[in-house]
Amino acid sequence: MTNIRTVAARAGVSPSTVSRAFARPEVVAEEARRRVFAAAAELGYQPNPVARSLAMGRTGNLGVIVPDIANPFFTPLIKEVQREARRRERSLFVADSDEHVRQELEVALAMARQVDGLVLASSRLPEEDIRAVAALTPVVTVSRVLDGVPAVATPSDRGIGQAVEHLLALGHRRLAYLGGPEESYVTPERHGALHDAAARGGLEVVDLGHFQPRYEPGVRAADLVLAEDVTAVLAYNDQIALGVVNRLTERGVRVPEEISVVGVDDTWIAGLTRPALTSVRVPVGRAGAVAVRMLADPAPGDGHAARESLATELIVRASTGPAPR
Amino acid sequence: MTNIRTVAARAGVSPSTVSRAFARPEVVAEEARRRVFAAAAELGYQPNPVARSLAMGRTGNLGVIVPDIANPFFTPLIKEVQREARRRERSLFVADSDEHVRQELEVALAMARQVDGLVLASSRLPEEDIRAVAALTPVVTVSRVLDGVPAVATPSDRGIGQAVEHLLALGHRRLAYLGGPEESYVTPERHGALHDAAARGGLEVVDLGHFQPRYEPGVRAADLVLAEDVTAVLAYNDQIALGVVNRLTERGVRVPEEISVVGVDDTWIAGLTRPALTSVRVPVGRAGAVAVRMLADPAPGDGHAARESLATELIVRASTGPAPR
DNA sequence: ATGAAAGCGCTAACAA
DNA sequence: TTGTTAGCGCTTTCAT
Repeated sequence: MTNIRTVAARAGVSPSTVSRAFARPEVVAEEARRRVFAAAAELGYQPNPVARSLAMGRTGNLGVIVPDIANPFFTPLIKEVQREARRRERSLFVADSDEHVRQELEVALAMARQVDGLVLASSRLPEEDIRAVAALTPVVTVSRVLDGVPAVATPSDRGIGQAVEHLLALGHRRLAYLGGPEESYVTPERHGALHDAAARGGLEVVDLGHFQPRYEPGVRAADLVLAEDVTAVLAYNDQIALGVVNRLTERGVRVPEEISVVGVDDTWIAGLTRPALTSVRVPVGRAGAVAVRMLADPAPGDGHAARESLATELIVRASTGPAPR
Repeated sequence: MTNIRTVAARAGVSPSTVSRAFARPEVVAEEARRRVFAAAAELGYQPNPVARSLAMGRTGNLGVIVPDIANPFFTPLIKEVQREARRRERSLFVADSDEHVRQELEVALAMARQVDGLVLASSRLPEEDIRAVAALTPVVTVSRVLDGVPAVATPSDRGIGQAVEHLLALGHRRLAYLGGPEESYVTPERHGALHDAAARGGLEVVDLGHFQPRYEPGVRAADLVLAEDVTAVLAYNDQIALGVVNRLTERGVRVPEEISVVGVDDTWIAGLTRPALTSVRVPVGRAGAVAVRMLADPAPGDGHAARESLATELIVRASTGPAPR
């Protein structure tokens, strides 16, 4: 093993000088620095990050945990978190909890002490567990708010309100709602936002139950929708909406001529399907960037945990149209 | 800070005993163990993984680096690597190189010493860089083979051969090929496989150049395809193929009645689009699982680097049909 | 079964 | 500017 002492010996300096040469080259004399780097190069030496972390009490890493790395909703978040981490010369570790609360805790605990901060996206953990993690390392939650933990919120009321408004303007009066998984933190939030907006505007909502945020449940949901007397559907997310659209089309029901479909998340799939999907955009990429900023440049603590909020908005595409008469 | 010494003091034992209580509870006496865990619980103590790593010379982590976490091609890989890692009680860190060689090296080097092994998927790094990383930590490459480094190969010849056979049987005689990015390791491999199979079967191939593996380049490619006198298209991957299909449809060209389209990768998108995409399946999930196995249970070194190879196969869906006459 | 002591590779006062 | 020294928190011989 080639450690700092071997390099020091070879360069004819002390270990501290080697350490300094790597950490703050400007404080070591030209000549010494040259010799250190020469020796390091010959030996193929790189400082050991684990030892460095132990000595400094910080790792230089940031972490982000998402429920499902395969869900396109989270990729902009990961990408932006990564970009912001890079800008600050931090490495980013991503972990996936597989939509599984138990695993999420394990993964979070395993990661917590190996990073200087953790972004928890759409966490399903019970409050106490989040706090336990937050006790080990600085945490910022995204799309989940709880007392005492810094958070970036992405409330759906605005975007969902716009969706309701949009459908009403198109003449729709009865809407089927495909809700999200019961365990998810956002499920009641979206449900509430919809019912508030619908009540205000006079749109009747038929709740069709809970669905996992994937394509196949959407396929299943489509038939339930057809059994109801509705002209529009709002799905918990784009994947479900896509399943609905495809199944409706298969059954010969035209979208949007006969039924309008609205998704939520505005993932990149929404723009690629035919008809392209009208969807509520959740600015999760920006949320990630903001979260890293909060982690890396913590605001002067005024006693309260930091809070940011980013609004959602409706993106209209081809899957919504005038209600049939 | 609550470290091993505080816990030891509190429990009235030595640090070694605390260490043992956590690492191999069976070797410490019932009574001592009880006291240690009690003390740990009261103090909220968890062994510090960084210190443990330094002392043991191993971290308990595994890493995987993919070119683009947002590319659905890689998500089965990540999921399977994760599953295998979990089974072995290792944490998994994922990193994304953003399709950028420079970043890939940085990310790999940053990760290398914080994990006990690294899976490098579809790496674009020059050989020397991969070897440099492999010198720091055990590495297994996926879909990239080089001397002296364990690898899981996913050669495309079989699947592409089946695609050519399929198209010939459907009466196609002239095929447009949309190649992958020039920097990618697989680009020439797929190109070669296609030309070999085409030459054997008597299919004429029109090379339309290099395309980034994303949707938009596929849209652009569609118009190039229409300018050629072909009845079928093979795209480097599903995303490109999807762009082609959508653009063709927009221009009023029916798929597959007028033009057949074949993708590669068989990502989950392939099954969701209309028409569903015929595609060459690359078993990248299994490849990931195998890679972890090679990392975690290394075969008795017989001098050669380990090698596995998983075959590709054509999945026929609705985007291919008989050639128009 | 337990403890003392040395050491993993590095950083950071402190002195020189 | 550089070296000496003392840790960072844990594991692991080696004694007892």
